Order: sequence, then structure tokens, then C-alpha cells
Amino acid sequence: MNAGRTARDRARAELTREIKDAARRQLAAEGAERLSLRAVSRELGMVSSALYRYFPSRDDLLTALIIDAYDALGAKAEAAAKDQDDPRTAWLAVCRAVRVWAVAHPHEYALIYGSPVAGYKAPESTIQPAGRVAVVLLGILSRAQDTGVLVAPAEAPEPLGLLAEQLTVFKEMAPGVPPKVLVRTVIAWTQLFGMISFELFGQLVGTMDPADEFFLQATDQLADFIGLTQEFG
Amino acid sequence: MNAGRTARDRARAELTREIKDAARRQLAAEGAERLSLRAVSRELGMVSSALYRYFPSRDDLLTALIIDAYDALGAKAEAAAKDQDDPRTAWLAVCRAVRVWAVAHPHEYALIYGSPVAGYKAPESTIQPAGRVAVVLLGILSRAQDTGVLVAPAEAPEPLGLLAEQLTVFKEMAPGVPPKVLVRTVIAWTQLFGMISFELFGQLVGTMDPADEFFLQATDQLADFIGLTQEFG
DNA sequence: ACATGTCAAGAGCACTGCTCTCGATTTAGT
DNA sequence: ACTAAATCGAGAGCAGTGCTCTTGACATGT
Repeated sequence: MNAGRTARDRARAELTREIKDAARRQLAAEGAERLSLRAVSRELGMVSSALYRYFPSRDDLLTALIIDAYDALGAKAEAAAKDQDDPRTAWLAVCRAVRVWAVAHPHEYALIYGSPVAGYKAPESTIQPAGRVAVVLLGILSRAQDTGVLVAPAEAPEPLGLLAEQLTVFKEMAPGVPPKVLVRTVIAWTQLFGMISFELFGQLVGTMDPADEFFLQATDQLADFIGLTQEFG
Repeated sequence: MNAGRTARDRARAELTREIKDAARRQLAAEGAERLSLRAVSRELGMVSSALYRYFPSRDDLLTALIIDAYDALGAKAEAAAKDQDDPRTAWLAVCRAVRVWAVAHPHEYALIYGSPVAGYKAPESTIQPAGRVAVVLLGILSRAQDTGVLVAPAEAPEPLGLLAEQLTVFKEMAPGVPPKVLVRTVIAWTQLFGMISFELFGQLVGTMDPADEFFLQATDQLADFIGLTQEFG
């Protein structure tokens, strides 16, 4: 049973990886819709039907790519956060890292944050990797709270009713952070990806393109909005 | 030359409309990727090749649907703005109208604000309709400025350099509105569609779903963020 | 050495977008 | 009113797609 022991197991793992690599290359070149099993098989010099031994369907191959993309982005976000001590700097670094990854892998970004692929239902296995960036952001908030550099904005209203209930998931991930800050964090979270999507999907062309300065300005203001104070030397 | 005079012209206009309607039905049922010319032709009881007399390619049909979608959304936004006197109320009404339309037409929303269709390059003709919602929002800002209910936030930094230059387009559409407010408007603009995209594309499932209360809360705070003050009875 | 499970290959089905040709019909110019 | 041009739907056909099923070769564990 030992994983990867027999030659067959090793060959299988290797080929699975090669298929995903080829698929990623196609994804980058053509986009998700034009990802074709036959083209992948052609690139690998095998027959299309053989791919079905490794991925039961095109959707399963897509799922694998989606999970890999979430994980790659999540890893970048985690790395960016770890490099910084000051929570506000960490926040900005994570925002920047997410954008850098997105710009470098636009098709993979579109795969996970763009419109859902037609007829494709995201399986359970994708939701955990999908949450990694949010976990990082909440971790930063939590640390800021602990070190006293998080100052809940006075003008932010206290969330009530259903909205307060919906925060429970986040409360557990960032204990001690005031609910009003959590709401603003969710706002900032959707804002972060909203900006990147607009940039990558061409909505900013003719106005805020290139978006570097706008992005810096926006994430900085969002840090204020959340209540992440500047640290003093 | 008189448009729509001959029987042929009328028949052509009619059929063009029917093709788009059928395509929209397919879009709603299956999504953009699965929009098939053959299926449309089947629904209309004609042969697939005949469709090419009306739309030179599948992409051209998509373009027509995209423009129609932008126009439909733009019309809703304009109507929502016209119904309100108070700028802040108008702002909230437009945000709400955009979301209502998006929820009612998720596939059309995905078509215009989701990931670009593979291999599809948006033609010039789409950029004017694409700007309608932004024009409405800037109009509200401009009116707020004129009536004195727009109070530029003191803590917002003054945009400099490239960022200040990129605002020129918006300055013309909303004369008199301070640059710092324009930057925040763009932030709010990306935020609005970021939230809706997250909601429609399933990123909020398990947390802020349903997103009604969150959306209300967010748009309200965004109004503050921009500087749209509450009006007093 | 043998039965078992796994593998790539190939043929085939029902689709797709798109092109071209073919007559039929309608329009526009004289 | 007659004719030439433009337009139309139909049909065949090409190259591509995802996917299924069968076949024969190979490696695996006993």
C-alpha cells in the first residue's frame, strides 16, 4: 500500500503532474474554456482516451487546477504575511502579493475568481483552499488586535441581526477583533478582489490603467478603513 | 434607404431580435460557454448556417448580447438615480438596482463583469455602454457637490502624480468634485462590483450568504467613505 | 507461473463553429 | 415591366470537441 512505492505508482504520479502542467500551459495560452483534453493529450504524445485514466472528466481536471491555483495564491499570501512584523505593513504586503500573483497568472486567477465555468459545480474539496487568503487577512487582524495597533473606527456602526450572526465564522478565526472591524474587513476583502478583477478583466482600461498607483492608494486607505494604524518608528 | 421600409428589412430586424432572445434564453439556462449557434438555430427551427447571415460569428452574437446587457443594466441604474432627489439616497438606490439586476440576470452579469470569454476581444462598441453605470454614479456625485451635501473627507489623501492624471476622465464627468473624492468613488465603484461578483460567483457561500444585509451595510458605509452626508428632514 | 488489475490505443457517437455551394426569392435600377 | 444584383434558407462537409467502449499488451502481487 505504501504510496509511490511501485514503479506504476511513481509513473502514475509523474504523469498526473505532467498532465496538470500541460493543462496549465494551455490555460495560460488559451483560457479555461478552450482547455481541451485532446490538445493536452496531443502535447503529451498520448491518445485522448488515456487521460481519462487520470482524470475522470474535463471537470475533474479543472477542479485539480482550481485547487492548485487557490493553494499557490494562498501560499504567496502566507509568505507575504510572514515576512512582515507590523500588521499594517503585513496587510499591504498581502494585498500586493495577491495582485502580483493575479497579474502573473491571469487565467488561473480568472479560473478561481472569475465567472464560474459553465455547468461546473465546485466540489467540497475547493472550499478549504479557497479560504486561505481570508485566513491570512484575519490572522493579521488578530495579531494587530493583540499588539494594540488595531483601533476600531468609532464611526463604524455595530453590526446587528443576521449580519452579526454571519460573522461567527470570522470571529473564531480572529478572536477579540470587534465585529464592526470584521464587517469592514469583509468589505476590504471584497474590495481587494474587486479591484484586481476589474484590472484583469479590462474594466479599468481607459481610466485607471495601469492600476499600480491606484492599487497602492486603495489598499492604504482600506488599511485606515479597517483601523490598522500606522506604526511609529 | 429608409430603414425598415422593405419587407426584407423588417423581417431581418425581427429575426435578429428573435435570435438574440433565443440566445439570451440559452445564456440564462446554460451560460456563455455553452451558448451554441446550432442550439439557437434549432430553437428557431432554422438551419445553423442561416444564422451567419445575421451574425458573422459566435463572437459577434456574444458582442450583441454584451452590449444589450450593459444597456439594460445602465438603464436600470439611470432609472434608480432619477427616482431620487437626495444624492445619498440616489447612490444607495443605484447600488441596490445594480445588485438586483445582477441577481436577476446572473449569466448576463457574468458575461460583462466576469472573466473575459476565451479568445474574445471586446470591440470598441462595448466601451460606451460599459461606462453608463459609472456615468450615473459620477452624476450623483456632481449633483451632491452642487447641492452642498458632499463633504470631502479630511483624512483622505490628495492624489498625486499619475493617479491625479488618470482622474481627468472623471473630472470632466463630475466637475467640481474634489480629486480625493473621485479616488474614493473609483474605490467604491470597484467595491460595488467586487461584492456582487463575490456573491454571484459563490465566493460568499458559507459566510455572508445571503448577502442582503451585508450589501446594505457596505453601500451605506461606502456613502460615508465617499463623503455623501445624510440629509436632515 | 499465473490470475489480476492497469494501461494506452483505437474506433465511434453526438456535438460544436464555420465555410461553401446551391437554388429560390426579393429588391433595386433601368 | 424586365432584368441584374443582392439576399435568403437549406444542405453538405471540414476539423475540432468531450466522452464511452472494447481490445490487446503489460506490470503487479501471490
